[in-house]
Amino acid sequence: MARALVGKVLLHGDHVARIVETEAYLGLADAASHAFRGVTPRTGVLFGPPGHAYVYLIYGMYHCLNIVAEPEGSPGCVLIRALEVEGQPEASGKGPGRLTRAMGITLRQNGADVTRGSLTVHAPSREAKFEVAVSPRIGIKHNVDWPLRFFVAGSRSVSGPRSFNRV
DNA sequence: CAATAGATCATCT
DNA sequence: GATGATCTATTGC
Repeated sequence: MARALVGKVLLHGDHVARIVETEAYLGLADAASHAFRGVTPRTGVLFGPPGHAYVYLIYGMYHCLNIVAEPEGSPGCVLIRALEVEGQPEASGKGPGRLTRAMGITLRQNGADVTRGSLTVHAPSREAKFEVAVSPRIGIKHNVDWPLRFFVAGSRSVSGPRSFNRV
């Protein structure tokens, strides 16, 4: 799922951007996942049906956007790490905290259905040609070596290290 | 480029 | 009461 979401288009209100960087979180099997410790009021949507947004506040000032990726009862999800506005690499959301700010995403979109409503994911109108690269995830303290971060190879809108292995 | 500190709050123990 | 899937600014190579 994380691999497939790279290159898709995210829509929220008037904002449109291409997803250029994602990370996978494996739920109960992944100590880095919020769902690792089981169901809580916050992680409830992770255990719900796929295709819904999981938004949370981190460090008291940034929101992070995830898409639930696995069937109901299975809490796998994909963190959206970076977006690129077409033709405006520098106006893009580079990093999970900045992209939610740029798109106007807050706790209000938590649990939103991403196949309908104001926050949606679409296939790109024009199939862009690009290669997807893989690397370990960023900013976590568990399973640091798992290659679950996916991004558009060579994109300047990607956060963090751009060195990679192709996939 | 690397290391560090500070901002700030919903959520969990 | 502690913590964190972040970002920015600043300092020191």
